Amino acid sequence: MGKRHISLKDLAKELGVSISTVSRALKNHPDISPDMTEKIQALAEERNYTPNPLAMGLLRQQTKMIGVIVPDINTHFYSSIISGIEKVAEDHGYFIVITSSNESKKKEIIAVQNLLKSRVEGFIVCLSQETDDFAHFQKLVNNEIPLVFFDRVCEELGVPSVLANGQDATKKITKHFFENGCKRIAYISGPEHLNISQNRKVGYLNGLNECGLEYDENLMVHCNLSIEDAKLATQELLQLENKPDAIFGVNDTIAFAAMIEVKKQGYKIPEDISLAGFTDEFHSTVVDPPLTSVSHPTFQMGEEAAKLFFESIEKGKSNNKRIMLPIDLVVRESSAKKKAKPFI
Amino acid sequence: MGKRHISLKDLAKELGVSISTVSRALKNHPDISPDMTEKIQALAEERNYTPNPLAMGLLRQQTKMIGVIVPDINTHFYSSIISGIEKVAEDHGYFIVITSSNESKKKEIIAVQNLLKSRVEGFIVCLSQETDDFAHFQKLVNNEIPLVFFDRVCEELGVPSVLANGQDATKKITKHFFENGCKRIAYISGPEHLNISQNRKVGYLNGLNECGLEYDENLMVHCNLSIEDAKLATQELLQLENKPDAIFGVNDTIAFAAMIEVKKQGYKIPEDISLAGFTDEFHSTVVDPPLTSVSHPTFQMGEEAAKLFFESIEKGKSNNKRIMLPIDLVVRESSAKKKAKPFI
DNA sequence: AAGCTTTGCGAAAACCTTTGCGGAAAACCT
DNA sequence: AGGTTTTCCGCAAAGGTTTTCGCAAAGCTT
Repeated sequence: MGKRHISLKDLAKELGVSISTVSRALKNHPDISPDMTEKIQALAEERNYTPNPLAMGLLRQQTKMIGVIVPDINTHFYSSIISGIEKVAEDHGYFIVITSSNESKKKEIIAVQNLLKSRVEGFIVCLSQETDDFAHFQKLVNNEIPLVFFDRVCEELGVPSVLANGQDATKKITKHFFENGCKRIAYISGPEHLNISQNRKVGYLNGLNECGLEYDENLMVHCNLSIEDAKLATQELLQLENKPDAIFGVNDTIAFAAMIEVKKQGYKIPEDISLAGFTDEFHSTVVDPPLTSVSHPTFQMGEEAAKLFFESIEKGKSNNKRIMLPIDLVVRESSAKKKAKPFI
Repeated sequence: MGKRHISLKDLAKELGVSISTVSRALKNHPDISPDMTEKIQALAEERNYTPNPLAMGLLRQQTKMIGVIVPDINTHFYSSIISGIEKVAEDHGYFIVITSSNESKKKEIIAVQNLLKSRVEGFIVCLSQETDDFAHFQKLVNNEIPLVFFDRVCEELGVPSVLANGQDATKKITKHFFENGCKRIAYISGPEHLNISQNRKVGYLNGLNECGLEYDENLMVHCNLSIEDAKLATQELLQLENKPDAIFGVNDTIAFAAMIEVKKQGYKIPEDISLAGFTDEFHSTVVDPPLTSVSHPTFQMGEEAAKLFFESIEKGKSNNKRIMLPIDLVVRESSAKKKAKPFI
């Protein structure tokens, strides 16, 4: 078992020519005679030569690697986005190195360091829910290392980013609930400092406003994005004196957790409480009742993020383009029309 | 904006010493005086020096990359396994490069080629459902390139592999159904040539046998692993003259598809038809009714696969160790006890 | 035929690191 | 003092590729 891959040198030795000749012949360089070129290419083909990417990388000072940091890798939301990134990256001959922050700021910082050590050429990141300062990303910006955010972004950094129009989505959900007879619409939100929480809150408030409903602070609860915490948040809502007649959750984990909890406490969906969430197609239809939800264009988000990445890697100077993707509200049974209730 | 990373040469120039001195000082080589060592290390620290992995790779002829090929990246099953692989890989200082075959044999072959071009040091693979010959993997074996299979394996190749005990699981499910009053137990299987289909079929037959039930070939249907095909397979079962009173599906997609279809046709679960599948924890509990299922130790499968990989990369000579992980049957409402029916 | 351009190829540097070897100076020995 | 060992560091090669430069031979011109 000798060496696994052959090099230009091997080919050169076998043909009794120099390495540079072989290199040029393989690129159809005009300096090399047609005869020689053909001979060399034939042998390269036969020996199954492929250039050594490490040597190329060393020469060009590029690793063709993109560091991708996500809060969690095991959910459809992120894995689908990763697929989108991966597709575009592959088209550009790049790899992605995926690291999960597990929603931990500390791990996120370490991830950045490690990926930097590995000489990734840049980053595509979705912030962890804990991340409330951005020194580790500021450093990247200062060193002009390409950085793109998606979904959860940091506006101040002036970095290109792609997000879904959560504000519009929450407004739509709120109005949809109202149009189906709900008056007390509750919202389970994520950590307050996250941009997605803030945007969606705005949409929620706008929606209430347009429906002529008053904002009741009891109806908006925050939770971290774990299933346990989401259940607690739901319980909190269900223990209110003046209970909600509709609940929507800021992501799929929360939506499902709320559904479990609501059913567990014996409320009927949607008769007693309407439900909606931000989820993916498949699982929305498989739960009972099928869940009204806004579906993120996840794959497309990944694609756009990767495209932004390559823009900023090519143009050198980073822009701070923001791409806002529309979100669709898909109405299913969990938010069907309520019968009018007698006014109290 | 100069260069982003500094090299030994930069440090050497700044201190007026040779590159080799710097290199050795950073490794506390005894040839270098304590004074010099300290001076160099201090500067390296200050300048934030980290060795260039490409140069190291070139020198050692290793890329520290593992090619991972999965049929699909967007399901919990695979993403969880990938997490497991990733963890072990990271502990060894390796990256994983993930490629999805999308259940296509053609794409799988291309993936192998591309990863090979990228000089991955070896492969961790779950076969696509279409893969019925193994020339592209045989080539790897011939060249002694480390290869590990998980879940869907090819026995003939004599390659280390890790799988879940699907045979035991299907037997348990079958017996569980029987003990809960089911007599006509149907099984929606995957493509026949896959090892997991074969193993699970054996378990199914053994289970029937131990329960004293006859095997009715109408009750075992095959489908490819898409949701559409799974629905068709379910319809097929439901159109039988002598209908099944229990169905289990070979993976989570099929199980959920069956559930949708059964409910759509108006059958009650579990009163009319009991249901079970191979699924993950979370989604089993969120559907209605909660689905009895066998849960794969996915994360652990990934870990074990990666461990096998490193064994075969270190030992040089590849073993053909097979690791069989136990699977747990978790009983939920979808297979609750049936009332005894009058004997026909 | 002498001087010119063109053609076709090789040498060497560059990218960065490790490491065996050699070599100069210092320290030791008798 | 002369010889030997030790201490400390530099040279150079290796790993694979691209690319600038240079050089020889062949073709051309007049």
